[in-house]
Amino acid sequence: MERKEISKAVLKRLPGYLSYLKSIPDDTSPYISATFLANALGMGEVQVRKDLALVSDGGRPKIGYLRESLIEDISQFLGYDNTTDAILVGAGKLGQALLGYSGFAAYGLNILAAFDVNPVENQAEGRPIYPIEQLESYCRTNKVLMGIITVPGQYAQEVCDRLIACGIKAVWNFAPTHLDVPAGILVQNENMATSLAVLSMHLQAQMKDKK
Amino acid sequence: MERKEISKAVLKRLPGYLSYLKSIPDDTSPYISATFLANALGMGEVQVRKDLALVSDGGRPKIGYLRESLIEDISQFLGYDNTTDAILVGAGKLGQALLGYSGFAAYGLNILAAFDVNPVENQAEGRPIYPIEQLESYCRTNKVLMGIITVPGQYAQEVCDRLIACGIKAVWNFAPTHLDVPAGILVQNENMATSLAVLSMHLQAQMKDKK
DNA sequence: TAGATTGTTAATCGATTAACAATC
DNA sequence: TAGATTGTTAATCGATTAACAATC
Repeated sequence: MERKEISKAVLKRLPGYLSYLKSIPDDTSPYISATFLANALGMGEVQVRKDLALVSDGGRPKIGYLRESLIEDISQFLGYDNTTDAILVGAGKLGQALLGYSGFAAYGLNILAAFDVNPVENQAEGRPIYPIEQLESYCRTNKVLMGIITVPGQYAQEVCDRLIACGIKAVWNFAPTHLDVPAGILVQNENMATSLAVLSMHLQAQMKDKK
Repeated sequence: MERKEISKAVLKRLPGYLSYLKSIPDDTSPYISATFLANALGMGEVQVRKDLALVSDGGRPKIGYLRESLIEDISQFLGYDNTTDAILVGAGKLGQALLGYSGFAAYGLNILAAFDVNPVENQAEGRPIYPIEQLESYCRTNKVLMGIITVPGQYAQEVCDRLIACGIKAVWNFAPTHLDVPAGILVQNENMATSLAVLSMHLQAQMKDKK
């Protein structure tokens, strides 16, 4: 399947399909239709069909997609097959939680090491926690392209600048701070504040309805 | 300022403005223009202006907004003024990280307690961790409206069902699982997989450019 | 063949951007 | 007054949805 241009909106839906497909028990039919997927996930069936068409050409009228192939196609499209090495800066609670999360491997993410001003007692979760001073040399030596920022907000920009200076091209930012970066560098904000805004807006609307 | 209808897209940008506004040192001008904000955050100035107009009417031509008032207006709009009580289910690493994060108070979120199958040794971060059996009675007694799910994927749906059964209206889901809920209940997925997809796509594109 | 499903082309919808008038 | 900035109205853009032809 040759690679088509894909919008961010579609890209963000793909992991959902993948996760659902993987959760289906093996003893059911090896085929699955876009219609079925759409109903299971509460989405529009045209949207699902169109999304799938972008990443796979295994769909057969009347039958649907072979589940295994579809999983493979989406995984490959998302780059889950070839792992990405990353380093993490800030080994506080959140940082350690991410370090310890074994599920990232399934997404092709491999956190090599963490860095912190306190190079903490032991190696957390089997991954080394180095003093922050070693950040630059480590990144350069290992040609790391992705950095995960889990430091308190006020240090995030500084850490980000250092990461970029040593060759990092993509930043996963858990600090509740806007990061300024040069063109060509991607910042993906894991924005708790954004989620909370959506949630509390919903609750506010609920309250009002009640009155 | 009377409340206008607001789209989700706008809603998601508001916390970014707020956070930036709060980060500005006090010794600078008490006024700030949409143009300035836009440049600082790397956004279109028309977009920022339009967003601000939805939540505040304090903008004055040539001068801009009084920063303090703008902060107040956005905070109020987002409901950060009146706190929302929530409970958390799943006191693993991630759950404890969230429990321990003091920053939520600024967003009007108050995590009352956590529940887990292992009602862990001590109270983590000053909040009690109760056995999961007490979930229902606690939620009903305290009229909790928001639940945070940080259990492993395979238990997420069951936990979600239980939460809804005891009156919860908004679910913040950190499990990498799609949750089926009845109409009227909001699920906000804190979707690491989604973020990772965007990140690795960026890196893949980078690699290709290099070749 | 008939029917379910795919994939594509056209129409609709919503959000962003551009243009401009109003105002201090 | 002139210029910066706001807020609004119109135009553009992109994504979703609907309609339909193709296919097994």
